Amino acid sequence: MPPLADIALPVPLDHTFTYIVPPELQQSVSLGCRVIVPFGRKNSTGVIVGFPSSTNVKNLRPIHDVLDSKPTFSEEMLKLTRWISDYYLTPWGEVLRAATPQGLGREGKRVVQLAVENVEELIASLPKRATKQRTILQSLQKQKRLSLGQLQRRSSAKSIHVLINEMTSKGWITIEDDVPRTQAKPKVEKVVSVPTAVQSRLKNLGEKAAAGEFGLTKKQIALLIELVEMTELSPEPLSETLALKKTGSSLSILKALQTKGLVELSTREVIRAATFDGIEPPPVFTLNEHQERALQEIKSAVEANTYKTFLLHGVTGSGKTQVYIEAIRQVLATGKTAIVLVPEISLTPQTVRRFKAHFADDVTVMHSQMSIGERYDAWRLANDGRVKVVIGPRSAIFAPLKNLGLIVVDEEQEASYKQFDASPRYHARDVAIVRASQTGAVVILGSATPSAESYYNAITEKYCLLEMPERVDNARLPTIEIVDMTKERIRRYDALKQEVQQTGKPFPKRLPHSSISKLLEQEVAKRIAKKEGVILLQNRRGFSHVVECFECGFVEKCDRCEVTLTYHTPKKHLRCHYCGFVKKPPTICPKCQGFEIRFHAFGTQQVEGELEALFPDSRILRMDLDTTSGRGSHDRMLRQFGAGEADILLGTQMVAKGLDFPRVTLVGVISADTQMLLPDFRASERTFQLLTQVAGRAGRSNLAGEVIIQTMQADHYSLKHVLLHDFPNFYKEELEYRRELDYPPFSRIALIEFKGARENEVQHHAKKFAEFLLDEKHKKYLIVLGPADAAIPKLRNQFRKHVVIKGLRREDPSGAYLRAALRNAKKQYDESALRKMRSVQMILDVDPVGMM
DNA sequence: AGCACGCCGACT
DNA sequence: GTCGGCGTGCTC
Repeated sequence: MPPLADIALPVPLDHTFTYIVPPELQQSVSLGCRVIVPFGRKNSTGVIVGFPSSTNVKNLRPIHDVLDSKPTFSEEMLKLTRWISDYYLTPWGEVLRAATPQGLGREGKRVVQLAVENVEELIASLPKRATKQRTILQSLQKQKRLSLGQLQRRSSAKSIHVLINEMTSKGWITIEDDVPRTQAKPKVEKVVSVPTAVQSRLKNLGEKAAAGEFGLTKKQIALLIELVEMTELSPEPLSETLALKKTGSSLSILKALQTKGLVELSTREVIRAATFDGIEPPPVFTLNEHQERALQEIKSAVEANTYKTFLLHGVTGSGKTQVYIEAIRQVLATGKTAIVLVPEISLTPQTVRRFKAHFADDVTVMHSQMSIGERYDAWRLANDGRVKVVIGPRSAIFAPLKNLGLIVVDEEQEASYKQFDASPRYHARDVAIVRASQTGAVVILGSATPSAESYYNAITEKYCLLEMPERVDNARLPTIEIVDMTKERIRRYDALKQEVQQTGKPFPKRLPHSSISKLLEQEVAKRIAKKEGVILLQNRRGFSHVVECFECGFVEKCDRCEVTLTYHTPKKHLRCHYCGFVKKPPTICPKCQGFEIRFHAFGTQQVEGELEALFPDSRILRMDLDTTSGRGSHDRMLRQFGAGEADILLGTQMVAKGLDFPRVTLVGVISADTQMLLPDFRASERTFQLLTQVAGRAGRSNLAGEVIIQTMQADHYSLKHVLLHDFPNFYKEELEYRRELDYPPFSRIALIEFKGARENEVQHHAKKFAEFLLDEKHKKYLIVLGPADAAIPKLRNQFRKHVVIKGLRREDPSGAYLRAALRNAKKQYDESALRKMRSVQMILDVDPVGMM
């Protein structure tokens, strides 16, 4: 049997593919190398993941080519990606694709070329009706080589392949597989250097004598002298273009010096890393007692060379970053490397500058907004060991660092660590822990408001809990006030009534909507007068399908899931999107017997409008996805606000994260409810986290801070604990609720979504899948919910149904049964007639974060 | 997924 | 005959 290789390919199939290694490639193939293989009708790029000794597969095909001289994936990364593949039930090839920096090779394109000499004649001989064929030939006449995609666009044909194939069989055109070789390459720059011998000779002889000895013209000697001066100034090789620009000399003069052997021209690789201006030397900083203690614990774990996870729980402003930096310093000192994960939203130039200030060229950024070349460089620097610290969002967990000693996951509770919109649907925090445990590294999960899961792991001593309860600047915690908007409405109503009585104006039919309470209005006015900053949080993700009592703010919840019920328009009823529970919407509020039951939808722009009306002379800066889309605009707006060029910063969640402006003394939350009423079991936790974070923005200086939170749910437990800055008790209550309803961390959850254009089909698929899940022999450990409508039951003309499976931790601690059941159900589903019907799409999400 | 193949029906 | 649409099957 010829030598074989198992290749993982980026296709949604649950297995790898076996190929023959042809003799000429046997020297080149090794584990983790990317290869080009024929796959179906075209070529594809895959990764070698094994060398089987035998196979049952018939009709083996040979590997076409090997792309790497040394493997793209180390065995360590293969192991990690394999784990991700198993855990999240994602094909290995898709995981590897996600872990490959862009530009390291893509799928093959099929390129079409003309194969006949006399095209004109051929076109003329075509039947009149063969319009498509004619346009294809004409396009190819103009441009010799066209990819299938390009041809498709040009010919405006929907299905081009049949045509193309037919034309190929007639011998008119040829099709060629073309795997683009235009991969990212190292960028090089020409550099100039003056040999030291020449330098010293020049010094000894003096200018004129040297010119004589070397036989140089005036211009040539002038350039040479300048080059020597510049060389002495900096140890770096001189860039050719820069040197010529500075000296005002020309290339021909330089070449003349080169031919005389007085300068050496060579090339040097340049790194296309984004430059960060304004890097200041790190401030001298002494750690306080809590920081020092945390650091010592981490240091000894790093020295022990074994896996360990810390949960660093530090209140806002307690100096977590300082601890990260010192821990990294320690790791680098022992010759190891580190990854710093930060939420997408916090990966600002400021953040990077902070690390750059300490670690200079040892640190690089990996960011999806970087160009292909930049990303490739960052990846290669890490792979070659030329950088030791990689900082980046979710995907930076795949940084190819060797000898990893530490992974920091900052703001570990952040939802953006979970990829939810594309496969693989992995959670970078959890992958970080697995990577660390596989390689014996230390993990620091840092947060002011840890996730319930991590906190639970810490109090049950799976993680080591490190507490930093004090702010480094000794600033006081802000005072927090809650404004009950239901009372506010009554107050407004009374005021209106009085006004009507006094002025005799007609009473308005509906109460005018106002999202800013009297108290908030007054406090904002005070700050504007004193020229202090105000941050207002208006959570954009308002969820409008909630039915609410206008008077007391009551919202119906599912009896079984304790999740907000959502209003379903066509049937005019309330539904739970976890379990499918259905209920009629109340006509009279069960809590206060009020009559006015309303949909509530908070307009975003509306708040800005109201603010403008209330404070016509103030300068308002709105910061949301719309206003920060441009590169750098986020940074610019923050600088503006920091410099006092605006009075009010109004924004979505992004104003809650990591901003630090001493001039801010008031933080207002327009409505805490938008977050609280999301139909998700994590809604309370999110509310608590968001409010705690945003509260931390107030009073980070000697000025006292104040926080005003407006809500219709003033007695909700998450608010109660925010008010008292009471983290442990919030979690006590939250965990109690999770335990009762078997939510994580007391269970594991997987969400299976079905979507398609015909509702009955979608429902049928979901139902069958749910049955397959329960068919499993481990079903006594598992709970299957649904199918139920998704929270948004119809999106872009597609009906959406959810099936939820829960595996109880006490019965199934490793989640093995849950995954076995999922795997089994998926297999049955794939093998059934259902999968062949492609009108329904199935998406499987293990450990989902949002269940919308 | 991405692609091909086959069959049907519309249009000319 | 030409072409698009849709269902179905396969990829080492």
